[in-house]
Amino acid sequence: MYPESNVNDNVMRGTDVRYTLKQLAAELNVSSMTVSRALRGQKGVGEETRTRIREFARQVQYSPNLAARSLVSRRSHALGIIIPNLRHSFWLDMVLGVERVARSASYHVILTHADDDPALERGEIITLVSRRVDALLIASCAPDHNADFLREVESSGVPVLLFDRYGDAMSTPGVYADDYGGAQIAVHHLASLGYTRIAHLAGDLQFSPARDRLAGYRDAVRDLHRPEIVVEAGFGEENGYRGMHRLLDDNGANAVFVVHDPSAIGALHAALDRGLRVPEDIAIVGFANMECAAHVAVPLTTISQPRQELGEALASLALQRIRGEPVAQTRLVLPTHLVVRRSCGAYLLAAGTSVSNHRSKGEEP
Amino acid sequence: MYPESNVNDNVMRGTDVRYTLKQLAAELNVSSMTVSRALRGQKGVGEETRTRIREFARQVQYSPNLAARSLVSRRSHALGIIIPNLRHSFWLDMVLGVERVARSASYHVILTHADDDPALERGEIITLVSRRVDALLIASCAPDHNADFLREVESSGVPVLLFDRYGDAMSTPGVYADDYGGAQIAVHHLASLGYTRIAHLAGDLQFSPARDRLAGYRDAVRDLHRPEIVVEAGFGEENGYRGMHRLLDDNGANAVFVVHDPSAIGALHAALDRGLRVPEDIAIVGFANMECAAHVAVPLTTISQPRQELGEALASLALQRIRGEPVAQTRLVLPTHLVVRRSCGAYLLAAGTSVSNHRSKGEEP
DNA sequence: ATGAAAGCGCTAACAG
DNA sequence: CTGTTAGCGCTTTCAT
Repeated sequence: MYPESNVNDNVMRGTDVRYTLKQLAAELNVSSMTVSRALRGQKGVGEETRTRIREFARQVQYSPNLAARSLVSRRSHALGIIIPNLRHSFWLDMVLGVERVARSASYHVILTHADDDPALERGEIITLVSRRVDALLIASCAPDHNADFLREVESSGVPVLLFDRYGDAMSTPGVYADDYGGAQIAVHHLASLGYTRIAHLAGDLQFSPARDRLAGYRDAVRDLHRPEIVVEAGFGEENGYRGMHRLLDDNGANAVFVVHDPSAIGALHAALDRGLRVPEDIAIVGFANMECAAHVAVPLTTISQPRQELGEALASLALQRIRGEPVAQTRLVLPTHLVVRRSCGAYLLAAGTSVSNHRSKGEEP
Repeated sequence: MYPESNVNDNVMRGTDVRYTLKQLAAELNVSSMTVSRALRGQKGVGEETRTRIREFARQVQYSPNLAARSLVSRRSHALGIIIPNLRHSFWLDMVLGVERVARSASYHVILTHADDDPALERGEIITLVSRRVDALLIASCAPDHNADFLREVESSGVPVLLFDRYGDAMSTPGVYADDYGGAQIAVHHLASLGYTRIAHLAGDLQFSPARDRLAGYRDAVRDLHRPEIVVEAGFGEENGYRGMHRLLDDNGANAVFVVHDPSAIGALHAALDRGLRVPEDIAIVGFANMECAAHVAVPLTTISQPRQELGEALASLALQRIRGEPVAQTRLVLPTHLVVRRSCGAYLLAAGTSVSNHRSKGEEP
């Protein structure tokens, strides 16, 4: 044995292309702890050593193995979020909000969706739990179906946050738009425009937003001493189309508050197909302020939810719970507001208002 | 020391709520290897033992720690995908295709997006590499900006797959829609309808699809001996609106092939705002078959890409490369097709065709 | 069919 | 300021 022989021979890089902390340490003649500390910006490393280490790490493109890191630190520094599907920008805008807050706390967001399938959703929950996300944010596509399961997740130590919709038996903390209040705004707006027979095309009542919007509608028309005219149409363009036909068959409604923009678009087409003019013969107000609502044959007046803010509030709540901070209110409800376009007839009253634009002033940029 | 003392005392469950393999094994009086094998469906475990283990694991809600697993197995069993943004359903439909194939191979998909910001994109690449995804699928929001970086990723051992758009210097394998062919289809369709002066509103030429669509347009009008009329408009509704105005200021075009549906919608509004009738005065064909294209004032004829199939092909390619299988062609190009609605004027020729529907027959369900 | 040993890459906790 | 030790939860490899 030669006195000069390098004791680090055994940590020389093998065939693998990627450096490990240990290998970095060996080549830099420091311990892996020093490298670890230097790279994570922890104190306890000399300025000179730190720059030396960082420089070298950059050169060799060191990339820490997050699996190893979270295995030992018992934190994944990741928020898992499950949305019902990828079809509505509402969810994706919320995700943007979540990401913004997460990023500012150096958290990652793992985005998954259930493709509107409760079984797939369960699978995604399981996956995220296996990935050991530090919190699970979910708008369930079947709020009651996986409720027990979510409770078990919560009681296994992962904070679970609901959003947009809540289950019956669920008292989990969560963040929601003010569906009830939004419905009231819609009805009062129509009433203020002079409509007397204001109907409601309701959504699938298994979802809390549909229930809350219905409740808001009911309370509003009661307060206004107007008749209550409700047709359970369901979500989606087709259901809205059919529901509107049923409504127009039976009742003398001259205005409709529809539970959701896609249904409202279906309703609009049903009215137009019957030769009715919108809003002259029947006014329509939707809910959600979806992008297409502005582009439709008669641009849709609708209720807008603060999507990004919802996401931000959701992430903040999650972060609080992760940190073990006490959360003030467990159910956060954010206000909704009216976006006036043409389908409600407001422009008919606004004398001198140009109606040549395909967009109203009420719309956000 | 009592002879009966349990040597497994030290593996009793602590304050942590979650079982580990070792704890399961202790309570079942088997080794953790047997549990591991039983749970993963590996052979080498008695039928009886296996059911016993599985049953117990289910009862206590055992959830394997994927971080630990991938740390030792050196496979994350995850595909990382980066899309430019969450704003266009095109990307999300592709993701659906990717997920379908991934799922059938028990792979997870980690979905991230760059929010159209090259710097954020770089961050996402780094994160996914740190997560040790088994392959990285990316449609870069700045194909040239991060090209070098991606090459380094590739050479560090992670298969990188491009899609939708390719960089200049990049010869990375990838999957693309036939932009060139789609443009030709659009032009030939307009020509077959009798339009003689067919213009093109081009997109931002830093993106390969914009370049390829322009090339397809050029070759088509040349072959047809028609004049080449090109305005570089750019992507997005605003750019389409402005570009169309510029086009209409100068040239006597009676038909326009627009690089992308949003631009086409802007163009449509520009034409309408000038008091032109679409398609009677000027015909429009878009590209992408976006949802709103069907809902717009004059439903848009457009070129449709096979989104899910693109995603499926992409994932298959990725899986092949992960398995080390030789990939036949490194650049896969999938065909596009025409969706006829009203903006091209085809319905004007089709005698007897009802035009009362807001949707054409050409549209998918 | 089952188990023991070793270690993946990293960091917490404690030395010095 | 730096290093040593131990071990996160799992699977690979080799024994039995």
